[in-house]
Amino acid sequence: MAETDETTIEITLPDGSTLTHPAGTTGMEVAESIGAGLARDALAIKANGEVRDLSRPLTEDAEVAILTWDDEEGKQTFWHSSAHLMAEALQALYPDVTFTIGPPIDPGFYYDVDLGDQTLSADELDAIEDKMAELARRDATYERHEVSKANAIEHYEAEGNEYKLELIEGLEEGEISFYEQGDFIDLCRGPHIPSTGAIKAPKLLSVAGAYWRGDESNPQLTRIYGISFPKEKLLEDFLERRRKAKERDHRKLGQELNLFTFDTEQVGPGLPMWLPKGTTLRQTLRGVLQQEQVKQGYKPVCTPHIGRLDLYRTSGHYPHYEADQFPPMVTGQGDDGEEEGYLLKPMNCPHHVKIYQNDHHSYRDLPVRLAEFGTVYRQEQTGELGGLTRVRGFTQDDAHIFCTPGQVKAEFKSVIDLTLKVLDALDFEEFEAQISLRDPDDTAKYTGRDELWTRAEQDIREAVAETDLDAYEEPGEAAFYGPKLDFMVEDALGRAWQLGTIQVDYNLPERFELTYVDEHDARKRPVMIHRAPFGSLERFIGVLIEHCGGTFPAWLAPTQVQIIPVGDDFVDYAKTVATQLRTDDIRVEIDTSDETVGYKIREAETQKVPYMLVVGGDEADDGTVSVRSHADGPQGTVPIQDFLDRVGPEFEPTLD
RNA sequence: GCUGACGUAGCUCAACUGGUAGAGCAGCGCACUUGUAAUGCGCAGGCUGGCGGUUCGAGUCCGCCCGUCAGCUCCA
Repeated sequence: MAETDETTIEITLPDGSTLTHPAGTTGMEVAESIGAGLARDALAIKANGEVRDLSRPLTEDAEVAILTWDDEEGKQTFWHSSAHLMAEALQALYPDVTFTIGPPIDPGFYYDVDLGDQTLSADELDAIEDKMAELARRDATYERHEVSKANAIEHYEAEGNEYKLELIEGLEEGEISFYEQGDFIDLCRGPHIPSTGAIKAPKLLSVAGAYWRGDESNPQLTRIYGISFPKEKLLEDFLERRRKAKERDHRKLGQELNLFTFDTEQVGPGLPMWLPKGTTLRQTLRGVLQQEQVKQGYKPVCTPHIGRLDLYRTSGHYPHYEADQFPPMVTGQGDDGEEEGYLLKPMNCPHHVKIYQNDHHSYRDLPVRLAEFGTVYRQEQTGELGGLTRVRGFTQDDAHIFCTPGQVKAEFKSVIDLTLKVLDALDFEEFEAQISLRDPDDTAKYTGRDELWTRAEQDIREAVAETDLDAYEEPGEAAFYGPKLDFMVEDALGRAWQLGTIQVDYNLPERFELTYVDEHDARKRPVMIHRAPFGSLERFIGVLIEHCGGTFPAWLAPTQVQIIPVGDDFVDYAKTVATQLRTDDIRVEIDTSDETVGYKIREAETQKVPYMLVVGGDEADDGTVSVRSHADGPQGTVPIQDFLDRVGPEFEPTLD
């Protein structure tokens, strides 16, 4: 309701045009003045950067945008309101439910509720969903009530809702509001859409446990995930996209393309076994990186899979991370009564440190860069395991750089370049880079001198800026031993995984008392940088499979060329062609099966082989091949050498 | 580790309220000798994840364990 006011305000729209309205005009009235269609689609309004309810009056000049489903903030508002609608449905069906928080997410929303001793099974979701649809049809308006802190507390004390009371405790007087629609009222900052009627297509997706405030020591709540749309068609599209994303799941493709397998019963969970094709893929990736690392001055090393417990006592990994390690192989007891034995290595760094210590180092030698594709074992929590993205045995493209504090920035820059080169070569255009810094409120929990941290954090910032990397900072996310930079890529289901990582370490040099001699003949402590552009080869390949949907670049494809003789009589010619291609290091297979050409083509297409060469009588007579590409279909018949000249470069493994 | 769902042939899936496990693909054999995304016929393939219980009878119901999936928590 607009209050009548003498004064007018000026509304500036996104296209720069302006409207004049009486002060106190609501967002909805502004939308209506622009057009009936817009008013119908309007979900919220953004005024001077703040997203608000359409029902709230505008009291001063403002830059305004009417938010609809097409705006991210419009969607978020829609989903937030949907969470409230779901809560209303829950309240109707489960009168004893206690509500905690119910935010929008991207995409969708959830609500965390306390059901006491009751559990909610997945088949109850349909009933809740139906109730939501029924309530939505009533088209109740979302009404905002600003309340005092005392009133808010009174409300939830009467309800006995400790969670909301805890939330209110953290709020200031004057910023507390409730939203009410139909029979449901909730502590909420807002904003919300005008009414429930817009929520035409709600869908509840899953139910899961979640801890109050994300803390394991708190009670576990029931989290219900859902999504909703203003049109049924949009929901169908969403479900279709989800179905398609599942087609790109690396677990499915890994099986179909014969890349890797698990035997969780006999070999163990989280322990992938690489089949010949997957191993070819791994080795090719490994090869291109090794080639590049040689150019950049890395020295290869090779270390055992186990080490004495003493090594890990010195490094601090044992017994500190005991819960995450496979139990040690105990061989006896030392004179001091401590257990003696070996640990399956959870990290490569202690061994690399020992290699650094094999020699005295002058400042002239630094940086020393020791690289190893090292396989490590960690006993990850059972609930964490999944496909190749979280496993218990994996190979890191690890390297440790030992350098002076003054060299950190330059080293960081070159590792960023290398990582970007890797991501670029594999066509990862969308990734996030996160700089993890100290928690400024709790610097005591970190090891390493304060000025070193300050300098390293600045070095990372500058290295990032100078490499034109778009990174964001996360204070408090640093490891206790140093700040780091992580590269994150999403999988087919939109989950972000850390791939590449660059970490500064002040801890290990200290613990192992590493030294180098500086230009004044003084012993100094080097800084260590852990870095892995792929991160773990397993996870990287898992994400890569989903990224390319199993269609790898030709240089990486396990089988690069499939030769398809049209009949048994042409197998000899097929072998001649294969031999010629193999001299050029091309990975060739011949399909000698007793099948039709159509079948063999289908087989090769399904396996996503980049090139198929069909050979029969005509080709054998002329020394040619009939080329079919996975990407573009039949390409015509050409002499073998022409094929090599034309596509040979595609098979060249390189990061450039 | 926690919450929920799930586990049937190498793979993808069937089997009404408990009545004794079935199909397609893959495999093998035979025929066909093939020209750009599935040739035909036949054969074989199973301790229904494991252990225990209820029952005349369990793939189906109950309990425990193992594992998979989604999420939470954790992640040197």
